[in-house]
Amino acid sequence: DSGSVVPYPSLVAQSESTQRNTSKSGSASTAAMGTSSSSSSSASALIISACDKAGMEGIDRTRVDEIIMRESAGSVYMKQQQKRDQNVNVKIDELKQKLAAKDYSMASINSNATSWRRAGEHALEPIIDELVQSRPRRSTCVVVDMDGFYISCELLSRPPELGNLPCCVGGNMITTSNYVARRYGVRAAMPGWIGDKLVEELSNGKERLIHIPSNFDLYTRKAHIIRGALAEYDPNLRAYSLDEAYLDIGPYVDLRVGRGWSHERVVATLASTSKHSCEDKEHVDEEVGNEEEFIHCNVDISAIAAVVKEMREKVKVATGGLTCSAGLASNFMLAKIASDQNKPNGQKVVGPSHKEVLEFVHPLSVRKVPGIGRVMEKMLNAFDIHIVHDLYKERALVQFLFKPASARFLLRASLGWSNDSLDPSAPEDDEVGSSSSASGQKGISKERTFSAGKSWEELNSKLEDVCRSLSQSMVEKNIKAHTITLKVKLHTFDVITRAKTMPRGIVLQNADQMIVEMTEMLLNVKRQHKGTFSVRLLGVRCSNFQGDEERSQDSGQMDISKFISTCSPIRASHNSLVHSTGTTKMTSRIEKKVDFAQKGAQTDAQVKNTDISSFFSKEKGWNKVEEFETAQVLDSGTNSTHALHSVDPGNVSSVPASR
DNA sequence: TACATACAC
DNA sequence: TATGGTGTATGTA
Repeated sequence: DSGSVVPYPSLVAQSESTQRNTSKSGSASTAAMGTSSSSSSSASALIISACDKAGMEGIDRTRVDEIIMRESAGSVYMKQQQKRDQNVNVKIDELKQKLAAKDYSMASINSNATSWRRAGEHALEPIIDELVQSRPRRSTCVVVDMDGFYISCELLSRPPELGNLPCCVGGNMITTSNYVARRYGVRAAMPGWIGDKLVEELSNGKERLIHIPSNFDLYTRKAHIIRGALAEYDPNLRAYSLDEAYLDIGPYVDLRVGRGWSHERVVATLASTSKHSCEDKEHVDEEVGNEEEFIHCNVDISAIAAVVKEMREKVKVATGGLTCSAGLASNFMLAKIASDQNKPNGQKVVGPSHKEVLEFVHPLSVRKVPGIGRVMEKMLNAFDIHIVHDLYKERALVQFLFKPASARFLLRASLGWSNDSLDPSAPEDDEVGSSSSASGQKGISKERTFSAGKSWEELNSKLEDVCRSLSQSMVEKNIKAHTITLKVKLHTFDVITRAKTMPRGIVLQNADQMIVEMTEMLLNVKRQHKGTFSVRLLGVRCSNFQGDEERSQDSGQMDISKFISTCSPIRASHNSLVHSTGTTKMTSRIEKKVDFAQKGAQTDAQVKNTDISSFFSKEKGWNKVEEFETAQVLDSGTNSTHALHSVDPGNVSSVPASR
């Protein structure tokens, strides 16, 4: 922990400056201290969506922001956002204090306040080496992202002239806008009336935003068609959402380009091997034998790109004209980022070499990294970290400032290979007796927003509706849960949650049962909030599913298993690929698929080669690094690095093939 | 386990 | 007038 934080004069002053901003945020005065005006002026950046969405380059952001701010001014929602913003400011100040304390203490030891960073960088070297070395060597990861999916689906069946007008899906809340609307700043998650204002004012009254009601059946149908087309290239693709899919086309490319097979022949081969692979590993292993010689032909990257292009064309044809964009890279984080670069209807390739990867990611805003949102962006900015290169440059600082998981994630991001932060909720066909807990889903929930100020009876009625709806879904999916959570959003947008785990032997699925629990809980919440209990949303969530118990109880391997579980199966498969090519043992693509199919991925002991979590685990982690720094600074000893090195392998090699 | 946050689509 | 729903992960107590 940060230990005792010494309140230095300058820091106190800075804290106060933040407090002062509470009164009026938005365009409040810039932070008082010269250190690095962290908080205030970027307040709006957190409140307004600062991220440049595809199709919004070069628009008049100041006018857009101005209109949004004007329209939102004084709303309860905006007050809530400002509160959140202030909380982030406080966090930033705390981090700055922590840093100042560190610099101070290290300076007292060494007189050079920044030498600890160099020591930290040194300690990170082996970890970085390991990561860079185990990086996948081919760019066969593809992220396919439909262009303005919902709105494009809608426009498909309407007069083409509509496409030239600003359109969106959604009424009160916009879910997607077309590229014409985006040029007016109209985007997903924006309230409808603000979209209206933007179009009206920025077109000088010449245009109006057209709203089209959403039709999820349509999008779902189209999504299935899309997946069908894509699955020819990777039968094990991951559909992350209706409009996004993650593929590894390595196997396809090897056969199609490497061996010169016809598309049809490749598709047939891939399909036959993949389906069995889910259940019948041994069978697949046998087939692997046949494929032994074929591993990884050196396929030119432009040939891979051509395959992607062809694939996108097939999607377009299959859907009757929907376009998509794609990113092609050596891992899914890069592919995801790349998929956005040439939107709409474009693709981007990132080569696999370390150099190419860094040239691609380092100039990007940190916000482009999937997993870095508005809050993290703001915190990083406060420390003058704006682009990914800064993230790398300041890696020691980052390791010091953030908690292990975040630090680890950020380090990897700075090298262009972060966790993919995708947890595929495996939407596709649920196979035989999948009790759906087998799908890896962790929770299920329903929530409903309504106008605040309902009577107590009305509230309870709403709550019952939500319970029944949730119960129905759980019955359909054959889910039984142990824990139930009530979510209440007050008219102030403050959110309260209350959870209860049922006594042993009692499971939740039945609606009446849930209603009993939830109404009691709601009553308690109401009592705790005497007087002011105006509610705008009620939600119920069930988690802790029955049948998930026996799955994860390998106590000894907490660190590893945790890493693996946060590591998307997709990437797990890549790790194994890399590992196998890195050593002499050749693992075939088929086996890779097996990994891929094992959504739990618990067994993949090979992941160890890229696991850095153990370097940062409780005893051996950053604390160790800190020890090292201290030693380094004190007597410039060097053997601690050694210790850091040797910590891992023994611990890791005993990862059981659990299951 | 309980609660709050951040993040993604 | 007025800002969604579903799901996961992480941190802290």
